[in-house]
Amino acid sequence: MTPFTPASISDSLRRLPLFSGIPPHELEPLLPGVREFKARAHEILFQKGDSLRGIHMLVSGRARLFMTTAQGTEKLLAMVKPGQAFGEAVVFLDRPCPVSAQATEDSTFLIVAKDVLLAMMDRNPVFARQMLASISMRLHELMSDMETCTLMNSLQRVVSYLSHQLPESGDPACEIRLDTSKQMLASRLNLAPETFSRALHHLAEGGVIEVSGRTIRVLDTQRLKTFQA
Amino acid sequence: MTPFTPASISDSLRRLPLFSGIPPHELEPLLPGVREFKARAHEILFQKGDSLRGIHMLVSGRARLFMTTAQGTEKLLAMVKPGQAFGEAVVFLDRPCPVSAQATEDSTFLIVAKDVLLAMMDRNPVFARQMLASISMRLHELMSDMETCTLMNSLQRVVSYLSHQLPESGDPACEIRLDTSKQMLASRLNLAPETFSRALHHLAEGGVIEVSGRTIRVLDTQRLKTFQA
DNA sequence: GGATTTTCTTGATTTCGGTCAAGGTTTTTA
DNA sequence: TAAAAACCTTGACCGAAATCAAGAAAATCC
Repeated sequence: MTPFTPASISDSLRRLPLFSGIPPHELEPLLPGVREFKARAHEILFQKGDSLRGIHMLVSGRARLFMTTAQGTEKLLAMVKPGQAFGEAVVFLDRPCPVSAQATEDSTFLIVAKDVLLAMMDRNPVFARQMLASISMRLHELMSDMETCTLMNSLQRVVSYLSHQLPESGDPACEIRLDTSKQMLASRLNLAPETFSRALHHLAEGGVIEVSGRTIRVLDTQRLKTFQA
Repeated sequence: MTPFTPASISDSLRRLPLFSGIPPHELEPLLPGVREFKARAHEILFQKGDSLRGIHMLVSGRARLFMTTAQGTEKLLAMVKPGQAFGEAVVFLDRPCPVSAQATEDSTFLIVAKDVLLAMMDRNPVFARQMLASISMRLHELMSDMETCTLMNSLQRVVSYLSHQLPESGDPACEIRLDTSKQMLASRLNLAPETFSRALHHLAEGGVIEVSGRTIRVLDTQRLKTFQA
C-alpha cells in the first residue's frame, strides 16, 4: 500500500458520490486530511481489529470486504466499486474494524481523515445528511443480506441475487455479466462453490437461464423471480 | 397503538441516550414533532414495507424487530430495550421499512418526526454526530450478528451469545439471566428451538454451565469461551 | 502457444441441524 | 387452585447443503 500525493486529489474527491452535493470550494478544507493510496491486486488494505485513520473511498479498481474465522474460513461481505466508500461506521465509532479489506485488482483509493470529516459535518449540514444516508444505506443492504442468508434456501438465494442484478428495463429476457468469480459470489451468498454451481445448473435445466462462463442469459425474468424447486 | 399527549414528553426525551448530550433548552424546538404512544403486549408497531413518520424510541416496556418470509417464517433481529432508538436508517433513507416491529410487553414510546430531527441536526453538530454514532453502532451489531450466523455452527453461536452476556468482572463464575424466552433467543441466533435446547444441554453436560429456567450459571467463563464439541 | 495454475463442475458421501412427535414444565388465566 | 395455554426438552428421523474427490474448462504465465 503506497502513499501517493498527486496534483489532483480534489478532482477525484469531487467525483465521489459522497461529495457530489458539495460545492468545490467547500471541499478545500478537506484536502489536508486526504491521502491517496495505490494498492496492487491481492494486497490487504486493512484487517479485522485494525483501527482506521479515516474513511476509505475507492477511486479505481476493485476491493472486497470480508470476515474471517480463527480457522481461516472467509465470508465475503461486499464488493467495493469505484465511487463507493467503506469504513465509515468504524471511523465514527472509534472501534477496531470488524472486517478485513483487500484489493482484488490494482486499485487507487483515498483516505479521508476523521478530523477533517467531522469538521466538515459541523460546517455543512448537507454533508452530514449525506453521510447519514450513506451509512443508512449500508445498514439496509446488510439487512437485506441477512434476510437472504437466514430466511432463504440455496436456490432462493441464487434467484434473489440474479433478480437484483436485472436491469431496470422490463425486458423479459436479458444478459447478466457476473462481476466477480463464482466462488466469490458463492461466499457472498454464504454457499459452498459446489452448491452455487448446482443451483445455476438447476435453473438452466429449468429453462430460465443459460450459463456460459461469467455471462448469464436470463430467458424469462418473470419465471426467474418465481422459480420454485 | 394509542396516541397520547402527556405533560412531560420532554422529561422522557431528556432521558434517552440519543439526546443526553443536548442541553434541555435545545430540545424544545423538537417537541412539536414528538408524539408519545402506548402499545399493548403483542401489538404490532409497524410492518415490513411501511413507511415511518419518524424515528421510534422506546421509553418503557420491550419490543422486538424481526423479519418475515412470505411463508410466515420469522427471524428475530433485535430486542429493543428502554432508551434505545429504532427505525433511524429507514427515516433517513425515505424507504419502505425492511423489518417489522412488535411490542412484547405493554410499552410506551416516542416517535420523533423526521423534519424536526433534520432541523435539529442542521442546528446542532453534536447531535448530528450522535445520530451517526447511533446508526454506526447498529451497523456494527448487525455485522457481528452476520458473523455469528454465517461463520459459526450451532454450539459456537450459543457460546458466542453467552460470552457476550458475561459481566465485565473477571469472575471465573457468574450467573446470566436470559432476558427473553428461549425460543426468541433461538430465533435471534438463527437456530430451531430444539437445537438451542440441545446446545445448552451439551454445555451443561460438559460441566461449563448449569441451566435452571432462564437462569444460566456459568461455572468457568474461560472454559465457556473456548468450549469445543 | 504450451504448461501450469486456478476456477468450475459433477458425482458420491456425510453431517449438521431442521422437522416431527410426544411428554414434561412453567406460566397464565379464570 | 384447577384448567388451559404456552414453553421447553428429548428422541427418532430426514434432508439440504457441506465436504471429499476427481476431472473439465478457463485463465495466467513463461
